[in-house]
Amino acid sequence: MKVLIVEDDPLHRTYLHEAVVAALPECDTVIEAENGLAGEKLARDHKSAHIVMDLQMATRNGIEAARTIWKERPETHILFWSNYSDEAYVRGVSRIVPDGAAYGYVLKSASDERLKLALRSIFIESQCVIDREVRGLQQKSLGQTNGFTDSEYEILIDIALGLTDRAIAGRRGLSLRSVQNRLQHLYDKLDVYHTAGDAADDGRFNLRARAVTVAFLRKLLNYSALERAETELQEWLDGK
Amino acid sequence: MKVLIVEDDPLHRTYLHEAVVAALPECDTVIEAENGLAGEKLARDHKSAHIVMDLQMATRNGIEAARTIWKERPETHILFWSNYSDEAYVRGVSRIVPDGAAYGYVLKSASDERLKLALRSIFIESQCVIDREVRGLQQKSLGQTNGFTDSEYEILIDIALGLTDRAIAGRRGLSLRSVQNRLQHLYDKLDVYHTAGDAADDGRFNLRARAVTVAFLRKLLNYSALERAETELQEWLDGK
DNA sequence: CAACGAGGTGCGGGTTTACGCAAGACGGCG
DNA sequence: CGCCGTCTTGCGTAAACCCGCACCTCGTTG
Repeated sequence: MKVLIVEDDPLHRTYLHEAVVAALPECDTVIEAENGLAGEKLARDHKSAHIVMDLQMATRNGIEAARTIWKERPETHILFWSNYSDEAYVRGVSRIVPDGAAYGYVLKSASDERLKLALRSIFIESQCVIDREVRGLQQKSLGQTNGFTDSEYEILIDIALGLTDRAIAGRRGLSLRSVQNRLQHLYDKLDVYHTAGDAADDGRFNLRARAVTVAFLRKLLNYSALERAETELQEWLDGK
Repeated sequence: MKVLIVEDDPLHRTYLHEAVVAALPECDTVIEAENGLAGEKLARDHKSAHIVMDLQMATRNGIEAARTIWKERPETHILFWSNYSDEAYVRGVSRIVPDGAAYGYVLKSASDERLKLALRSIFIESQCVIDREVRGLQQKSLGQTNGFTDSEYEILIDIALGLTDRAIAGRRGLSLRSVQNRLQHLYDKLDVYHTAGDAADDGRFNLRARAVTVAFLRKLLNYSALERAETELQEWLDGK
């Protein structure tokens, strides 16, 4: 068995290397990549079916790398190993995982034991292992309760990108009014009104901008999500 | 000599510990804190004058911790050790460093050698050591060329927080028109128009929101900066 | 099948933004 | 001192945004 490690930080990389060797005696080779792009290439060249992937990397983040890798070989086992459990990441990951793929999401703060267990479960037993903390988010976000609909999330991204209502309408194939409708739902759920109205009137917020900020502070959005959305937007713009 | 290490990640913490011991034979004790709050407390209790500080930590980030520490004892030597050189960080740091304080900013990607050199220069020689990459940013941002004025940066933060023009005017003691004036300058510098007007008219951007996004993508803003700005805003709101 | 709720439109109007134009205020400089 | 550049402010306007009210269209469900 060959295991590919894709990870920015050299310290974490060697730590992972050791953990993999210790947890998987059946693993004979470990290869390493220090960014997403190199990771994609190595995955292709080595046809490696077992990957440990960091999420935030400078040149090409883990989600994008995983997406192209899974596109080529959906049966690849991938363990995401991340510092954060931002809803933006969780959502990003669950959006790209192919049907029936074996994958995992473990936080870097997890114990050695937990990491090793996850490695074995995913790579050997082809099971899915999601860190409990992440799991909570996933249910809240993908279930409807207290979470955000896909359409709400979508429009959140659109205003975060700085599109006008009209542009959004064009992009998503909706009428102007529908866009504004969705915006209202979003404002509702993000509780933008509460923070706005408390202090008389002179402390008012610009709902649209405030919504984005609140989403950021709640980790619904993060840099990586913005970056991905931005490139998608550019592609759309180019395609007229 | 006592050295205090404030760092989230256990791997990096032990790495730092070893580096400190190796670089500073005159150091007899090394103490560690795993977040900003604990760091502040230890700095106070031990009166430690030599600190290595990570910038992004979950419970209390390095900039805030450093600010309170420097407020109590401005002669403290602090080496910031960070993964990123976001302009938001650089700006945040240079904003809080007291006159004549010895401090440094080294990237985690720097070599062992560089780290050790920085440790000696700052702690023993009381010199300032700024990573060259960071240095470039600093000059660009604090000098006027191609950089952002304080007032422009200020208003950027205000719209990023989601304030209305009127609220900003109240907060900063300006007239409505002046606020909008500054906004125009900001839009100019962020080059929001260029990206806006290229594709006919239906691809238009909401300038205000777009400016925030562009600033984020350019690392002028980041989560930490937003978070700090948000708590400042709340304080201001409470103080009516 | 009928009743119902969720989501998509159209209309209309009050507010906020973006910004050109132009009149002061202030500081530096020949 | 007078000229000039930068910053502030007021006025006015066109566009964008926020949103209540009302009407549709579906897929669900009793």
